[in-house]
Amino acid sequence: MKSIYVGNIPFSASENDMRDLFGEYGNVSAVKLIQDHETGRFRGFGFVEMEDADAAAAIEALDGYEMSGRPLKVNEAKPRAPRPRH
DNA sequence: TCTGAGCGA
Repeated sequence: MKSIYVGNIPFSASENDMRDLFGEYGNVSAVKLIQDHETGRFRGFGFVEMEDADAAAAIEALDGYEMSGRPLKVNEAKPRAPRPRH
């Protein structure tokens, strides 16, 4: 499994739209659109989890893909920061 | 939410 960073996402897009889009290039395991923890507003980027080969194909195919007039930025994601103690 | 940085609890 590999995590994909997706940036420049139009505010009109939803997790379902992202799953459907990336799903054309492989099996999408999970989709997460990041929102501001204070205001709850969508921050314009998110992450998609796919199989390694599918992720590579999706990155190649969807990087620069124009979604609602905005070119998507798709790259392999860096590992998420560890969950802080609570 | 009505906004534009880009990597998550």
